[in-house]
Amino acid sequence: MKKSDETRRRILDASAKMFRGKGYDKTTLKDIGALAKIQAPAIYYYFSSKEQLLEEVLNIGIAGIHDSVRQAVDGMDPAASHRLRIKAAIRAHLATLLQHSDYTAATIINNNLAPRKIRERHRVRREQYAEYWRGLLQGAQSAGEIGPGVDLTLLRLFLLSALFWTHEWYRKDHDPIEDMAAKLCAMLFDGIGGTALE
Amino acid sequence: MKKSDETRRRILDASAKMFRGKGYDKTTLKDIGALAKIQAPAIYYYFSSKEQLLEEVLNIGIAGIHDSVRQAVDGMDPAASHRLRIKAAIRAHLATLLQHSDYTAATIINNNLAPRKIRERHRVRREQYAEYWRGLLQGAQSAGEIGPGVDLTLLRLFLLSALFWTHEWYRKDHDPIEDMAAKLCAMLFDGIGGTALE
DNA sequence: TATTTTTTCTAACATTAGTTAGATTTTAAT
DNA sequence: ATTAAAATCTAACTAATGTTAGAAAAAATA
Repeated sequence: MKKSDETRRRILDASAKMFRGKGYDKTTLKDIGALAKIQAPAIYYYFSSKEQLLEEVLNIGIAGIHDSVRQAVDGMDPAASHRLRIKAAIRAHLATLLQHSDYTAATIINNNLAPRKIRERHRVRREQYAEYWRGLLQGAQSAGEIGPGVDLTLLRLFLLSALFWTHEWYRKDHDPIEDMAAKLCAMLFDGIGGTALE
Repeated sequence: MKKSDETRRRILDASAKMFRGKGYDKTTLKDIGALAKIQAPAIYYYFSSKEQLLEEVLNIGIAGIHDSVRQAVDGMDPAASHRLRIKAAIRAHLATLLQHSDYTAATIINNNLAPRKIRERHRVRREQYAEYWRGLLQGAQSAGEIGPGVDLTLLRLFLLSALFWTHEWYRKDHDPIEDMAAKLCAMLFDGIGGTALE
């Protein structure tokens, strides 16, 4: 009697993929139906509207990346340096966004353009994710691994911007995620400045 | 006989503002008309389609930020360090994006979702802007102000990502542009690392 | 002022997409 | 196998939007 919660999942997957590819507005329920091998009106057996579909995709997307980052950090040697923790977080963020999750990518693309109500509710979850990063950075600064003069808020905003925007330019033929994370982390902590005076 | 090229401009301004606020798809010609104090069908006296409107807005947007950045850098003391040049470029980029141009902001929001043909043509101009930054960074590295081991491509991608994405989170009550540019530049060149071992 | 050109408007069309209604098929239970 | 419930389909509705046609108004010219 539950066999077809799987259909529900297929519809969500199709929605995520379409929302990611064409955006919410350009995606039609017919598109989603086609991808999910179902007729458009059948979607209403599982969801009450197109908007609800968007909301669920957005929520799954942000939850996915949040979980994945948290899990990566939690799984580390408790003695690991904060720098290593942050690197692990960067890696997990990029891996989820670029390799594993249409949901997360859809979240980024459509957040701006989602109906106001949905965006309001979604913002909470985004802030929870941001808050998690705030904790990471705060910890590193308290431990002296990030300079005391660094504006953590600005750092976090810029860092997350850089991470989120990768989906715009990343192609499979770029560096492996692992290398990108390492390089970004190095640039960030050590700076790009050469030997010249400043 | 040309008095109403001003109307054309008004329509473009309205389009940029709407595209920025609601995105291309959700924006209706009626919306644009209302903002431009004109009836929707009158738009067709100046533009042949909604898509053409988008294309012009996108092009003006990217041209605007490109010009503004180039001008800021060109206007500097020729003896200025590369680091200062880059800081000036960052400042100009942020100022245009966050303060002066609905066009540029519209460009960022809608680039993803624009019809394929428009996006193709628009990509060229985006790449020209990216190319300009490549030159800036290259110059700095050649002069030794950016370390020889730094991956300039990755640096540029991350940096521009951080800069473009600001429009997502920047609010008027944040730091002044000038301060943001200075802090970002400092973090970038000097790194955020504290005194702890690495 | 008369006339022509430019600009803008009203009315209407055609298409499309989200959604609903109700019939039909498939699946599960007795 | 029969029946009840769950799942999916076809047909149709409604509202909205980009666009066109053609009339009216405004501006420019003679």
